[in-house]
Amino acid sequence: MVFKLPKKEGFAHAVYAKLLRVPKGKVTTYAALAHAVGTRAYRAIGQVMNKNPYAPDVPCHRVISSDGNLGGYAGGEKRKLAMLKAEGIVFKNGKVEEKYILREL
DNA sequence: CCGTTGACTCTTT
DNA sequence: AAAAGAGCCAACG
Repeated sequence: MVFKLPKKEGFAHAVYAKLLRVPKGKVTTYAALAHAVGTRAYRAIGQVMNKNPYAPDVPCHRVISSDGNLGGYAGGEKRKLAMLKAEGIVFKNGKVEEKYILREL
């Protein structure tokens, strides 16, 4: 058992669930997550991630912007970059290669 | 309930 | 190519 997600958070829960579906070594975008939960609240996704009550349990560092840019990170973008590299992600000019980005979940 | 904010994205200049 | 504007949705005060 890795991590049990409380099933009452609604929107947030949906986002976290999708994010947990992202395999290691890959990343996703806020847009993909939003689309996966059936909403266009790209920004709301970011807010939930920032508040992220499930901090280390939810790999929020695997979420980047649509342009392949890191986007943001509550602990610092440098930190996020390091974690992604540790996951096996290869960066090109400070951006994630398209092949690592899951545009759809 | 209304207004502001935000780890976004797309379109237009 | 880079910058600015508009649009979108949920959480908070």
